[in-house]
Amino acid sequence: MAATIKDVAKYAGVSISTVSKYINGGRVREKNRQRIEEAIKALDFKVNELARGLKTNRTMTVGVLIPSLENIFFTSIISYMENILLKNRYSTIVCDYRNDVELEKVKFEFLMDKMVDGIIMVPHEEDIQYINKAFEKNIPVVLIDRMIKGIECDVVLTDNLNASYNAVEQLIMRGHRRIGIICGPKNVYTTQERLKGYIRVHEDYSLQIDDRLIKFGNYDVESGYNLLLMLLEEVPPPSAVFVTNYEMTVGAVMAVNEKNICIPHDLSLIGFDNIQLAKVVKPSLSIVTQPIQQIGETAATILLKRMKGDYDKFPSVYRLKTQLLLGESICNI
Amino acid sequence: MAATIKDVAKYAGVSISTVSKYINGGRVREKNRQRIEEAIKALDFKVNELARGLKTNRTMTVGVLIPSLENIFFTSIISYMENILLKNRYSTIVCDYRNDVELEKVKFEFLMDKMVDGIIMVPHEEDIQYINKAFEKNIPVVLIDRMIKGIECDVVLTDNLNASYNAVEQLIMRGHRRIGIICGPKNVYTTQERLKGYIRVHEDYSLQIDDRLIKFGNYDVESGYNLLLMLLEEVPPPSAVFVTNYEMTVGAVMAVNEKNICIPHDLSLIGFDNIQLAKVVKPSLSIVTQPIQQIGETAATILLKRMKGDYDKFPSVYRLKTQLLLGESICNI
DNA sequence: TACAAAATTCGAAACGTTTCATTTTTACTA
DNA sequence: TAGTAAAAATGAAACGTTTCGAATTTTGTA
Repeated sequence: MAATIKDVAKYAGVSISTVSKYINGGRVREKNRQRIEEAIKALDFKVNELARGLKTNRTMTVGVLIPSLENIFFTSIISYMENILLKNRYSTIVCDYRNDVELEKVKFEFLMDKMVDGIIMVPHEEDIQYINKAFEKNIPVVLIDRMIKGIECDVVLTDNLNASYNAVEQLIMRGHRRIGIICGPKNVYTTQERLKGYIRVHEDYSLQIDDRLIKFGNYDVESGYNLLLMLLEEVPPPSAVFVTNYEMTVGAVMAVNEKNICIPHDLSLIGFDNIQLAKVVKPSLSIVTQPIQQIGETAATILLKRMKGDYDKFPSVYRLKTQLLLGESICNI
Repeated sequence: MAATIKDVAKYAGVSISTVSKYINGGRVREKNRQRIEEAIKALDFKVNELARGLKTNRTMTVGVLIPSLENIFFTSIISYMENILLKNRYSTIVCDYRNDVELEKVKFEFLMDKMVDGIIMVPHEEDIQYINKAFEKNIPVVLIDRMIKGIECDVVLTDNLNASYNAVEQLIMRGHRRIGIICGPKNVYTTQERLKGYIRVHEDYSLQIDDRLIKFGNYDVESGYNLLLMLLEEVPPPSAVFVTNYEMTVGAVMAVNEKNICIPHDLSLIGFDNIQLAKVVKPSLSIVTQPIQQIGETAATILLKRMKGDYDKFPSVYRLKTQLLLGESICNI
């Protein structure tokens, strides 16, 4: 049905190998180039990637593994990654593991079985030795968003610690002394880093930390809602709260609204990630934004480099800077 | 490096074709079955899908095309689809077209070039004749969420019209007469259907429709926010509002909270799609929920059937029922 | 013009499967 | 027990590429 390289060769009156060479960017006599190009056009020839892959041992496919497809932060990143990969003739197989550590391993192995040429993943489990299986087979892996200690691997993440530091510092500089923080799950890397920033800035300013103002949730709307209410019940309540991801920020805002708390008069609030939300909330929300596009593009680019066999500066860590967008949701005391 | 069927054959002491037959579920003498199984285990043999695909002309890959990876409704569906497909040894290539009609076509053709065995897509453009190219090549396509008239194609969607009808009817039965509706973009199928339901129920109850209470947005948070504010400024304002997707519901709730409007006393509200959100909002939100899991699983199942060559009852339309979850956000007048 | 060197082209083998026609083995019947 | 039909196993060809050494053509130089 579809034209093959053989058809093109016949049509152009050259050998198969010459056509192959042309397709792969090799040098070909001018006269032949024209005839081959003409033949390709006339026959609407497309390389059969399967046959090619069989010979070259490459599938031109990248595996992507994230905790949940329902987390907009990750899916946005994927969107940007895909952009870059597509331009380089790679397609992506996206999997999520529903925050399930077992499934994480299963899906990783599924991707390996699919013979992807590279993998980009957001790891959850601390012990992901199976990554080394990929390296053994010469399949590069790039980690996103979270770092795993003891693993030699390229990583792209944001400077969570300083993101948190700067946000809380902003509150401190405005006179706040009792600052609540709504964190993610204790065992997740980003949680730990964001909490470290909170702690470090307190230390740097010689402020006492009240453990009751540190709450751990699940990075979902419900957590944000519940934990903000809990914070308000502490005595004395915090004068400011820092929420450390998008979904929890939505929840927190809902809680604030419900309780009829006046922002920023009664409570200063700094949220996370979603600019659109920040603009819509009144008064406009101050937020920490992560460079989503840059994360996606950087990860894709480094993976492409590794897949080309370029292991220069391996492993490299890209710690991208966040931005603190100041809105009207924080006030001076 | 990796073991091939040849290695397995040698190890088991049978011919390649016997192994192949076994792998593909053919009958094999008991004695050989054992030896082959043993060999496969010992050598950790995995079928090379590329080689197989080259022979069988199948890639065991399904293409998925959605408007945006940042819309949680679509990504959730994908998550469930993938589940079913994975169990059937299919993997998925997910693409979005960023709500761009041009890109929609480009990505569709990209998927075709990748030689996917089937495509599941949420169409935007009205004129998608290029779908027929897929059918010509015997590649089944299943549409999701939106129907395109004039196209013979399996479709899985929700009964948008009656979803809307029932939601608004609920308001009417409670005495509301001025009911606002926040719709999506005018040219999108779901918008049209949901609006039809709104109109039909008004007709059935012989109620006048005030066009000023019908607002069109972009299915994003900002639209929901802005349009709700606009509705409140109509004179007289509506006593109830129906918001027709998740993101706009978030925006609407933000607006309501900002304006310090008391729900349901000052305004009754029915939202869309996200149960988690509905529970968090106080008073609890009434919402229309779509059967996300069922949509995903149905689409995957019908596609699997078509890919097997079973064109029974083609084209079939699955119009799934929504559910109206009543919360405390609506009151009687 | 002739020759060597450089640049291209060519043919054939290989990648790991499936498939089909053929051969071998097994099971059954007379 | 021999003969036959059915079942299973086999070997070889094919899928559409890439790749490599050999063959051919072109280019440059004396």
